[in-house]
Amino acid sequence: MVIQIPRGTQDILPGQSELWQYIEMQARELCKRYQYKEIRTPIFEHTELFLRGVGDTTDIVQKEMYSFTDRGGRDITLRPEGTAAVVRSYVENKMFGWANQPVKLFYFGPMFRYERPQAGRFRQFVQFGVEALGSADPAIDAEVLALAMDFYKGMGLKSLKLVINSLGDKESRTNHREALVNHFKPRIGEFCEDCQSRLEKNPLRILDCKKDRDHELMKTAPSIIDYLNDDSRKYFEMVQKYLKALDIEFTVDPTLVRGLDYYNHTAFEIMSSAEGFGAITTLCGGGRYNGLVEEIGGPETPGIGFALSVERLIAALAAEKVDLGFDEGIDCYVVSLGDAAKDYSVKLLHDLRKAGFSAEKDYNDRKAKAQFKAADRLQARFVAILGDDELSKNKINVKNMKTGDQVEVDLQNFIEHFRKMQ
RNA sequence: GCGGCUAUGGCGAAGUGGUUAACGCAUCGGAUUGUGGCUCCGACACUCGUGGGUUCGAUUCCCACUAGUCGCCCCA
Repeated sequence: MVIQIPRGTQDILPGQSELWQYIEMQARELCKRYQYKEIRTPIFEHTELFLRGVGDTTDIVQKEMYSFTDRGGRDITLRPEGTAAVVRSYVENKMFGWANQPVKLFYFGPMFRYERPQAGRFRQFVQFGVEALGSADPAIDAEVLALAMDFYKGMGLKSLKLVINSLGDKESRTNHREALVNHFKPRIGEFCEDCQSRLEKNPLRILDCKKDRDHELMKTAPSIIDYLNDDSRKYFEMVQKYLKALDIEFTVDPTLVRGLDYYNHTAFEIMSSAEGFGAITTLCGGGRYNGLVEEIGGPETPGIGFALSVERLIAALAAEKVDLGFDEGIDCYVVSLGDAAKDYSVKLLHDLRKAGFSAEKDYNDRKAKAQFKAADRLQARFVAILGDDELSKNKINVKNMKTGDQVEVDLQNFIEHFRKMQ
């Protein structure tokens, strides 16, 4: 059997790569306006970084890491997400000492998770994410959210849903956690296995369970909102106030819990409600992670960010049938007829390209008819026809493919003539 | 990590336990010695994901593997 592409990965071929380029360009343009600067970190890191950064009870770390030992005996992992590495770099490069805080960064690149592929889920996928480190101002939370929503709207998506929640600060979380354990513990036997193991490890996650979502204790479970202390509540209110000021629609969902351990205060998800989007709903996820920088060995530094998947964006664009129209034709197709003309066409083609035109010719000795067909397929605006006839007269024919008009011009000044015809 | 479905030419897609594996699109050639989008004619799978088994004989039945796809968990 021929060698196949590794499971859960994909080739992006001409026809699709234009869309990817466009998306990346839009992301870069947007970040420029919001003043987020690109950071490029390695695709692999020491496994330890993700154990500490992402959290060793998370699914990502427990069953989804692409890890291996390198020749030097180091434990290496292909990055499953971007935040941990950005924070590592922030600490390692002492960005906390930079003059302008917060440091606002973005990244665009592949992430890896060892998962069973399905709709909107791959083993290698591309994330665009931003991180703002060094500010605990709720206005930054709003800015990050605004950037994400701006991005999607700029791509033409309409069926978007922004859901936010607050996980509170450490004190709020501890109190809430205690309340959750007390709430579920007496009747935890009625819940699924996963939930039973979550009770001790991460009771917050029980609220995320889809199997037990109809259990009466779910509906009566203590909400984090009720356990927010004054600071946390005030912070959350400010974030909402800013969002409203920016005309960004959102709903508060007290059950929204993000999968990574490092989140606190603001947590959010942007989902697509488009028809035919399948089981995937989440386009973008993010939140605040005050404390993560310390966890990685830096000074106490607040941070917030999001990550979104380009694959899912593309799926959403398809689900909403957004047509970005990338079919660009070429300026000129050079048709040559006869051996002498064929030789000359090589130089002619080069002259066109040097003059800045996109141009193509036939390389398979095809007949005139076939060459015109090729020109048509490439959506050539003009076809330059050079036969031995023309060559002997020092002329060349130029046909406008849209109107069908054809004119004969001097071969010597062809480029000049061609330029005037545009 | 678990479950369902699927796997035939470049693409889409029929089909049968047994001598030549439909068809459509695309491609190439011709009708039109040098002019596209229409029409007509012709060409184009020693082979049916890989490996093994059942059988006189398998692309067709069974098993494993690989991959895709959908779903669960979880997530982007």
